[in-house]
Amino acid sequence: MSDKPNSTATRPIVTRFAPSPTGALHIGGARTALFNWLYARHTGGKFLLRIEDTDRERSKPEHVAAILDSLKWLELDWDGEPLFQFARADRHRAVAGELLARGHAYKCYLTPDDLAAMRARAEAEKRPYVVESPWRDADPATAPAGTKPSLRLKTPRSGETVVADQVQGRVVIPNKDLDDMIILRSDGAPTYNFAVVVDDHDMAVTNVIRGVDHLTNTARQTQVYHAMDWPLPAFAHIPLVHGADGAKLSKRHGAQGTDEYRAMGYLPAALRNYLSRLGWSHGDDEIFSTAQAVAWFDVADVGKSPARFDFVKLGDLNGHYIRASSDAELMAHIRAFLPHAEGGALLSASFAAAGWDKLAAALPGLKERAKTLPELVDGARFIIAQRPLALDDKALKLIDADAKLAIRNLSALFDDSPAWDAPSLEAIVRGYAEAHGQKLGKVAQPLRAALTGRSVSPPVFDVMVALGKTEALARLGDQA
RNA sequence: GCUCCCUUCGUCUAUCGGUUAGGACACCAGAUUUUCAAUUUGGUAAGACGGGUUCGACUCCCGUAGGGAGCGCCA
Repeated sequence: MSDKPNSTATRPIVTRFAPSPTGALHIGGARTALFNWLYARHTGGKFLLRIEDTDRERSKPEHVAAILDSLKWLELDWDGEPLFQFARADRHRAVAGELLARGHAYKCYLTPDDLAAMRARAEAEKRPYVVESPWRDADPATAPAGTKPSLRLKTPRSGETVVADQVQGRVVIPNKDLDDMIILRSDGAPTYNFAVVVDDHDMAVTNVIRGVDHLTNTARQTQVYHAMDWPLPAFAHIPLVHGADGAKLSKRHGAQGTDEYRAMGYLPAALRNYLSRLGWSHGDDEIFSTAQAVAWFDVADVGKSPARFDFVKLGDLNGHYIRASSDAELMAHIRAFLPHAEGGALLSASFAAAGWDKLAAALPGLKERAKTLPELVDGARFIIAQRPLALDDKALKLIDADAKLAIRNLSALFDDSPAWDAPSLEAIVRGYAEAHGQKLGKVAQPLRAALTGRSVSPPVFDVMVALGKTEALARLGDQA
């Protein structure tokens, strides 16, 4: 039995991402999509999308929309239109019929109840549950009337099935552990493992890159390829992403859905960079552009061991991307992010009322101090704060009698200043502090408290400029 | 239980038989500083364990331990 990826090497590369629309795009799925996308773009091939919606109970149109939306947000563009698996059921049935006609499949009259009993027995006897259907070699004439058969693939009972995997290496599965998989249910619906093969073949997929959880499926799917005498695509089973404790990523680890990462204020470029470094690396490179990732990426460089998701590192990376963004880009990110944030509508309205230009003016100081968009927005709260400002405890303590005097005196100097820019304002305060034999911090901190209501903020002079002369002097007046 | 896979600093990783085992995040200390950050300098920290093979193993082989995935008329 051949395990060679039959001639696929000479064909143009075609990868695909095939999510089932039963929920949001899982962050692990996003990484799988990213790897497929990177590999396709790296090789100049195509990246296709297939929606595996054959589970009619759980598949929902809104999930399809959410997944596509997340993919777009991540800027993973796919080629052509997404293919919907359920719509291809007739084609799947046709191939199943061909298999039956060629003797590679047979009608199995085992009922779900029969199978449940067989499984129970296997478990009781601590044997692996492998179905050995009596209908594999039975005379079709003896078929029971009235029961609808399922269709099973007739696969070798002995020998082994080999998966030549670009990540996992040569994985050998004994055929005795693989039973005759059902390709068509008794109601005529094709099963996943079968539909996938037909679709991948019809879509001319050359490289299947998916999570290791599909490794055993691949052995079964390989048997379908062999039965149909179709060329095998190259397989790459990438390790799964785990939570901080090493267990499968789940709710309690923070977030599973890509949409949640967006709501937490991560930038798509940062998330892409982070995700690409989970299981894959290019020497010591940590921060790199998507173009560089495309130039460097190769499935052969993906490791086999699972990686733990580290929010702290993602945050650090996100901070880098926030700082590296131009003010205009960042502004666009913030405005796109706000609708996805908690209380975002209210914040949007507040910033609009205060004037978006004030936020834009404060951005240079703000972006140095934020790891995520919500942190940045929080740092910008002083802009939308209403007079008189409610000072927090630390800010309150900064405004003592001496501070009030300084604020009064400085306000007069500020008012007289011909220019309202950071260097001029700083010069005034420095001059004042020097004249009174005080450290700059001693004078600047009360100003910060009066201006922002907090003891921590971007540089005070930048704050004053962002606020504008009228608002700044009014806030100072409130505390004097 | 059965099959398959994994195991380098706390975390992500480099190394592809010969290195003082490198980088990044985190952490600690210093510098800088109007706060907090950012920046910058330095530091702590790793080959799961036990056997082989070899002149020489993190690297190759075997075993043990730990971890993961899969075992549906789900996808």
